[in-house]
Amino acid sequence: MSRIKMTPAMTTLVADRFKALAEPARLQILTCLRDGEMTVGELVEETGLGQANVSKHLQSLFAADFVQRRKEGLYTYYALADADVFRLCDLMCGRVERGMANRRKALSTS
Amino acid sequence: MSRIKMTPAMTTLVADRFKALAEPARLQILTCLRDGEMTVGELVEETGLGQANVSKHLQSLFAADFVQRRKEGLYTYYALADADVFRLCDLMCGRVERGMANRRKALSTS
DNA sequence: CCAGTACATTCTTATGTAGTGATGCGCCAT
DNA sequence: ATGGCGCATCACTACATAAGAATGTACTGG
Repeated sequence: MSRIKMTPAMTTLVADRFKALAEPARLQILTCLRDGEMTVGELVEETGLGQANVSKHLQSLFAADFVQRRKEGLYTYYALADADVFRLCDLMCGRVERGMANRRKALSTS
Repeated sequence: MSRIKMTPAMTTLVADRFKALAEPARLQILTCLRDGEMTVGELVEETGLGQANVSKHLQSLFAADFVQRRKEGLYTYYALADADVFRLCDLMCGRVERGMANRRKALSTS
């Protein structure tokens, strides 16, 4: 946003990336992948989501370049593509926590 | 994501914040606000979006704490709440540009 | 070749939401 | 007060998509 022109085409591309992170289920999956690569089945078990559901979410995350995959026999191993997910989620988590702290403060002084 | 526990409640809160950025129209509005505070009417003119539409998007951005507002007579001035929007969008823009560069490279060597 | 397994895809339903026009509400000047 | 203006909200339509069930596809072992 600082040095990059936000052309109309760019806004939709960026919005699509944000959309990939705008779902609790996908954030849950990414959180699991924090500890290393996992198969789809392991993610299904870990998250409690349905298999088809997890698979579709992984396609979204893959299309948005947030995860990479590696096929090995019957299994497909998914892993985080890079460290940007950490940065993005940390920024958002920080905002949420600060927001909650502010609300608590506002309530206590009212 | 590194030091913060991603509880189920947290994932939905974070997802809601990302959702606020997951729309081209809202990114367009935020890009306008980069240069300083603006009234709703100015944003309508600058973005070419409908007035009701801009107003609703501003409510979303305000609910997600990305913008602050200041009423002055008939006008409502909106401004970016903090610099996080820059960081978040820059990260995403960087990813998009790197992705496009990689795709170009992949095509040229194929 | 065949059965079984892991994953992807399709179809359907339900829900959310972007966009638009109409209306409501608060503020200002006359 | 009253008319006009800026903005917010409501009602509505169109479209996207999350979730689950069923099916398809690819690989493996017997």
